[in-house]
Amino acid sequence: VSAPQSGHQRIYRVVRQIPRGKVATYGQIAVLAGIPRQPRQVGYALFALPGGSDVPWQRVINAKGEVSRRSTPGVEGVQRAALESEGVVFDGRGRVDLARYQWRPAPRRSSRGPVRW
DNA sequence: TGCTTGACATAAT
DNA sequence: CATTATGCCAAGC
Repeated sequence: VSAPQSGHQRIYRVVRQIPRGKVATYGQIAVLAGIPRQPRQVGYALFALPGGSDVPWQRVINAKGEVSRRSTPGVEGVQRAALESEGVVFDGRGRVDLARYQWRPAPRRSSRGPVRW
């Protein structure tokens, strides 16, 4: 129904679905965006994000539950502060408990097939 | 048109 | 558990 626009935009759309107080990993975003083997592409897309976009790129972190390292240092602190502002708690090593804060995508009801639950 | 880089993930050591 | 090496695709020049 929606044409697969630029690879970036479909990633942005997924990131925009991340609720406040939750985080998602690049790999997860990649899968949700329909590109399971391109976690790098996700990060690359977010890097290409314009400043005033309404995409909460700050809620996207790596699989370690840690804020990704960027070319320009200092931004990590901003991202972390933003997440804390949303209720996300970082442990002593600057990592997030993914088991608790990893965003759980809304279950899209399969139109067919026995709904197991 | 073709080459290089890239906010990562995963497996192996 | 930490670090290293490889793989994946797309965008930019």
